[in-house]
Amino acid sequence: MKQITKYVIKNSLKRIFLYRACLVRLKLMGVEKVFSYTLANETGVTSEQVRKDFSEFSIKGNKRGGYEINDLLGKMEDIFHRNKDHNIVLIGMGNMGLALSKYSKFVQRNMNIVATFDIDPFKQKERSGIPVYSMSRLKEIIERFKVKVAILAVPEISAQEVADELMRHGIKGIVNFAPVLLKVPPDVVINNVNLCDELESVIYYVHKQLKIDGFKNLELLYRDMKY
Amino acid sequence: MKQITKYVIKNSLKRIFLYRACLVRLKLMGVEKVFSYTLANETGVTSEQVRKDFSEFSIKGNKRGGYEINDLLGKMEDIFHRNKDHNIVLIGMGNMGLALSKYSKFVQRNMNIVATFDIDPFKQKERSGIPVYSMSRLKEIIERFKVKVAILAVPEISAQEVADELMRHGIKGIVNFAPVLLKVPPDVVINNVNLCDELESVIYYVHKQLKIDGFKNLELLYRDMKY
DNA sequence: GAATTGTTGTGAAACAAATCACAAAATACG
DNA sequence: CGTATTTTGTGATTTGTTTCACAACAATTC
Repeated sequence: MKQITKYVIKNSLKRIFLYRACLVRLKLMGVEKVFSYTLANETGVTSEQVRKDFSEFSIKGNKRGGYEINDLLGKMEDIFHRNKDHNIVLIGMGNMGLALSKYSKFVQRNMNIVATFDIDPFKQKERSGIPVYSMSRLKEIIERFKVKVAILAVPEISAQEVADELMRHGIKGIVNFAPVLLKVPPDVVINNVNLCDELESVIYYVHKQLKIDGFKNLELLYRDMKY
Repeated sequence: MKQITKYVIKNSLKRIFLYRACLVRLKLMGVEKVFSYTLANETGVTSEQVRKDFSEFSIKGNKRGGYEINDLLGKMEDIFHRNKDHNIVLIGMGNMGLALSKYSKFVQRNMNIVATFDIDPFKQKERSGIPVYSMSRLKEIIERFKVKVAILAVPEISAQEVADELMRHGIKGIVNFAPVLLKVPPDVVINNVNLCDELESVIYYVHKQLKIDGFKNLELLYRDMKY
């Protein structure tokens, strides 16, 4: 049965990403150990929050000794299955798809776009080191590379149709850039990225901010902005 | 005072965006009135949630009569200040910047990228109908077009520096695509969009899902029945 | 090796968000 | 016109998340 799965990334997971980015930076700087308040300061959360988050993912430190950065990063690799490579397919080689196919940070994190697809024959040529295939080869490629996750960057009109096809071939997770709510069975994970909404919400908060700026209503200000 | 402002868009605001998208679609289909449960079904939330959200933004319906779509959309226009145009600048014309500069949906929602900027002289030519300037003209353009919001698509190494410059010229809100936490004073709104994290969190949940797939546990069954 | 210090880990408390339950209002219908 | 029906709007309740407070423990000092 298909339904709208409003899929929300847990805040604790988002924070774990923050901590990791911070740890990577600290490691590059030669630091070997951190305390919860170090991470807290660097990421703008409280130290209890850091420890609670770690506890949720069963990460333990040493009383008084804090956390070994290498140890922490290792645990996080496990949590995120980063020890192995992840093969991704990207559908839709429009502006956004093209940019995503060239985005080097995916590879740096072991997420490899193994192939991209587009219905437009003009776009079916290699443009960023990654082949661009016609949709007819989707099944073949997904099976060959055991792909479970796809990036969907097609026009909204065809998003549902393409998503259905992806799922027929075994895709279990989609990062969806089309501004539509995909209907999927409950075992499929959808993460919607809506660029307009991201921009518009900033505009919304800026206006709100400007409005209250005169009176310095700190309480309101701080409720809307979390650290 | 500068600090890390981890700025979180409220869920209720995100849902309002959902409702609006849905209303626009319904309107195109010729529908004139909706009930809270119509919107709820279409967006995968509960009808109480829809009404609570509306109540937060002081949107009122008619008992028994539901909501007039035109009326709702009008109210939302007000909430999001969509009656007037919003001028945006975009900094960084790499892959992502270029794609964003061509993203037509911004314009459809009255958000106009009036100019883009890059330090690279090779990129300083018009590539998508929008001029690409050198950074030296930032102040001039921001003032001329009364820009308050910027999109930051520069490499992470220069993100903070560019953000500082933007703020010096009066920018109050930033959609930041660089994977760094910007340090900003509390009156500046930052919305971080981290594409790697978005993809990686899907991978995380897909793995988790696959692990529990064998059991088909109650939680999932419950979700099946819910909608 | 006892006392002191600094940090983790986590129950308890406070706070925030979502759901429930139902009164109030608008409409329809006999 | 009065009764039944439908849907909103919201106080009460439940559920979820963050912060607080402090015991437990490891390292350090005397």
